[in-house]
Amino acid sequence: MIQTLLPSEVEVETSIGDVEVADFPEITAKKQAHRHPAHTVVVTHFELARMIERVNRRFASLLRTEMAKLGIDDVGPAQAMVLLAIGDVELSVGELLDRGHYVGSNISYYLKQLADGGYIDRVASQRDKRSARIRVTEKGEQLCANLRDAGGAYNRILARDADDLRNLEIAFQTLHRLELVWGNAARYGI
Amino acid sequence: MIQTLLPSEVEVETSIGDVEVADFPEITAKKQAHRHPAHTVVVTHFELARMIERVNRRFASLLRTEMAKLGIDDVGPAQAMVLLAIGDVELSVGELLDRGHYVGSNISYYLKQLADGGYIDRVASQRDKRSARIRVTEKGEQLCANLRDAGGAYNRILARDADDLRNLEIAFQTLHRLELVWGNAARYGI
DNA sequence: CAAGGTTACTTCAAAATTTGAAGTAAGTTG
DNA sequence: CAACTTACTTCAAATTTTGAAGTAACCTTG
Repeated sequence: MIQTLLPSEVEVETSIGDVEVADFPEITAKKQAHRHPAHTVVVTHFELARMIERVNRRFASLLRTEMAKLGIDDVGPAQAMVLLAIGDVELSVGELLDRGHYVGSNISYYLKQLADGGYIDRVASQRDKRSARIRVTEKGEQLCANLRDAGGAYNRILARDADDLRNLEIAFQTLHRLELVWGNAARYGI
Repeated sequence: MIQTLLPSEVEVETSIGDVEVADFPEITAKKQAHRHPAHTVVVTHFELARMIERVNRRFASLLRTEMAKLGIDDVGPAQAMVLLAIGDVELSVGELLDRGHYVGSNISYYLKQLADGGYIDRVASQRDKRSARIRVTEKGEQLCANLRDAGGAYNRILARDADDLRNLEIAFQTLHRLELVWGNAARYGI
């Protein structure tokens, strides 16, 4: 729609514009996946990137709202994402960097705020005293649990049947591929 | 992997971790889509969100690099995304807001910088003098074209065969669904 | 047609996030 | 042990995002 025609593009079915969330038949895309859709528009690299940016924005504001509901105001949504990334295992800052492709100084900054808020504990590793071991505290686990509870409703809406599950799975894997392609390109040059 | 077991989650095949970009058989997922994968882990709402966040970060840094290569330093990657969102049609600020789910003041800020850099023109609409009509200038179109050229390489890597195309299509549509679900939840409350 | 409301945007200041350069301290290696 | 690397932290600056408060044009309704 936006881009002009170029080689190596991705075709995507149109008319998924103003559909209600309650029902979304086009997305389910039962048998259509194996033939070319009738009306196709072109989605490039950038269309995907823009979509991802938009969805990310949406999610961030959703998370902000959830956290406001929970009365959390000492850390922001970005810090909550880091907390969720840590999960229930003890790990080092380096491992955390890999998990989110954060920049080091960025994580340091977030961890400081999470530690100040009492959401995580930092313990210097016995083995390697440079390496800080990070663990979610009781309070942090409580926040995660509350957020997961709130998220359950979305999981139920998003994953209603086997088709939904398959599509979410494919979306997840495809995003992972994008992550690798874009990441490698950044490191080694296309 | 991170979250504890909860109802209404999404199953996703594991072991797509350290695969080369050059070949990515798991992603192609030819016939597996219709049966349950052998090894499954759980992906929640938040796993997806974290993936999206990571991929978005990756893309932003890629775009930053591309722009540095092109010698663009008067606008940042966020402004470039807005430029790409405008595309080759003339539209109003309001329409642009819809395209990217931006916040009004945010777009205003970006448009100001894009206008200062000579990438867009703003003309007050004849019909409604409140409404500013936005159009990409020659210079702006040049930047878009350069970015699209650079993006062509990624399109070729990402969309190699019919399976890739189908998966990218499904990913795009699924992201769109996420966008709607999360967006509606934000507006009307789950 | 004028008062009051709405729409379409802009401006501004403050906050949040992200970057990048420089630092520190602990390991590692020759 | 000196030099290098690793693992992280700190700090200042840039960028991005928010939210409140404008402004001007449009649209009612009396």
